[in-house]
Amino acid sequence: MFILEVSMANVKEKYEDSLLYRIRHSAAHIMAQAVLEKFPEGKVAIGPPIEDGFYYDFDLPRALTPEDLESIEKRMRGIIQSGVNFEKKVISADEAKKLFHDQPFKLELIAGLESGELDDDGNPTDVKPEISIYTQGGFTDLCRGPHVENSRQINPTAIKLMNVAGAYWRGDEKRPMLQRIYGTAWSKPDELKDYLWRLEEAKKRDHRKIGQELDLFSINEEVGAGLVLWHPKGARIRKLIEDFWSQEHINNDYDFVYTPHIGKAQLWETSGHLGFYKDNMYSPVDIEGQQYFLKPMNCPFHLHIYKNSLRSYRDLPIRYAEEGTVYRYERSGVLHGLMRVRGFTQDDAHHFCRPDQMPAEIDFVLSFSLHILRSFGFSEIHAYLSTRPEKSVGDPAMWEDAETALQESLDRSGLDYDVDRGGGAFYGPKIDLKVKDAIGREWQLSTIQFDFNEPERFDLTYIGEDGQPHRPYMIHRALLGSLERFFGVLIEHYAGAFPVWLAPVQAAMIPIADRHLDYARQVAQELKKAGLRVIVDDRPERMNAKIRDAQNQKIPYMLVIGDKEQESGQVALRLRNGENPGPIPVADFIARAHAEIAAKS
RNA sequence: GCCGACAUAGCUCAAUCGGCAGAGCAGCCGCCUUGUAAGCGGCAGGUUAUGGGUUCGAUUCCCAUUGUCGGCUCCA
Repeated sequence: MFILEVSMANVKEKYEDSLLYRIRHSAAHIMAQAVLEKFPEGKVAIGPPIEDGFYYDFDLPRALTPEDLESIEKRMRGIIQSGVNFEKKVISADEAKKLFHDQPFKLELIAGLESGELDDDGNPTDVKPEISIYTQGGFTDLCRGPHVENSRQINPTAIKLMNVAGAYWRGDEKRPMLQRIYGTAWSKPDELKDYLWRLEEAKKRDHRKIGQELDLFSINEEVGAGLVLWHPKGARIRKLIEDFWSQEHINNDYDFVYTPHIGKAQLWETSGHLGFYKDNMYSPVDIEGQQYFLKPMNCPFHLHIYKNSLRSYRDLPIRYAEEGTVYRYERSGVLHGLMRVRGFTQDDAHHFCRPDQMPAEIDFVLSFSLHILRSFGFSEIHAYLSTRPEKSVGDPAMWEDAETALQESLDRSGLDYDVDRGGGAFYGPKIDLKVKDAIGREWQLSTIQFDFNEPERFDLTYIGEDGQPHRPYMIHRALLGSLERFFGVLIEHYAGAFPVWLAPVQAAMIPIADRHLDYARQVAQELKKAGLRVIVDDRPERMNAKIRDAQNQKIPYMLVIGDKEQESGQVALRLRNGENPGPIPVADFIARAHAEIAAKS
């Protein structure tokens, strides 16, 4: 009943208008007060509410320790329980400057407010905002609000400081590094408990942990940071993904191409990568006095394949697909398991089409993309349309065409989408697709991008009905994004319990005693013939141990075999969710497995 | 790259104040022949990430490097 009430109350209310938002904002101020009591010489920056909590940035004389966080949190409880009021006051810029004369970050914010260009988060704004301060206890902060009226509205047992992290002032890496304390705050202790539980759940699904436990992949210091080793079980899943992917592309009139991992400097000059992407590219290798670069993208090669023949308008659309492995320089601090690596394989494709084919081509690639994502169990998909930025290349009329086509296609698709005006790349507008995983986190996978730049640079043409050369439209797309990252997302989505069609081992034969081994092997042969991936657990272990191990390996089907099964030609089926359907004939099991594989469930 | 934390057996983790580096699991050997989440016993396993330094003596203290983690910036 309680839950119903809250969800109904929150349906229409925006987060910014909610009590919880004010609680978190006020908790941030109370934290700042506690920190300044501890470090009177500390400088305060900004402290907004965020999803699930709040943070506040400080410039302090020394690095904070976990013990500091404990004492700050304790002091916060004290302040909250003392019941201080939050009082707002509107003041002039001069008064503000005087008040915050020893707080350089605040002075900078005041200057921004005064000039009317920036709001108190430092974001550009059109309205010249008023300058307001909030005071609680002995602490006064420059702040737009809103806050709770009294600290007693904050439940002292529903807040927790989480961690300290470095953060640049105003997010600018050229500016000072501050210490950011992250905290979380809720209306009730149960909600805090629930939040901490969700964090635990996310931790359990961490693809780095599961990757180790299920022996799927590793990243080795001696091999190099950000370079992935796919172990047999991970590789098997990748192969299954790739096989499905290939078949779907064949069914949808793609041509496969293969291209090299390096190309001459001139290629990357022509494509423009050495101009606008050099920071992400590795140093060149010298081959007989010529410079070659490791490829950060596949497109230039595909463009050359297109250019290798004269193309007729009758040939279009042309769709070239490649699982192309690219290498990009990523700064050491950003590497993260499979999600952010230095070498990865894109499920890449480039479409070349005539202007009149373009809307249909977008429709196709969008629905194809959805089909692929849904096949992997992602049903909640959100789209983002990014349009022409201020600095762009290409004829504005083409941009207009392309953006209209993208938007109309989105409308037809029935997808929810947001428009990011001016958020496109300089070379073309795009649609990105994000999927929601099993615990509600969003991951960007697909991207569908127009490119007005490269066809121009490589002078791509096709001969039209009029016998004249024309410039084709080019669309660059990746559906899964990168196989590495997609695999990471899959692992977290399924928490390692992959659907049967993707499970590296689909069935474990579990003979109870040695005398059942022959029958187990015989059934295993039968299952292999039926196309199933099966192992026989022939270790001299107890059945219970074998079940436990199969369960921990998240093998979908456990087939227990004892005297009864052997005599009746059956297998005793147990599922990884703990369900125990019991003995069934081998043929029935095969039929059941085939059905689940076909359904991709 | 930047801020902070961390790096001990294949894995997960101990080791007090600077004084002989330890456990569980996994592995190997043996016994048990088992009915739905770990049977029992034994053996083996280490240049304490790497390289320097301080010290009679360093897993422990200091410096550098590599890598990992949490963020920032960036991003498939």
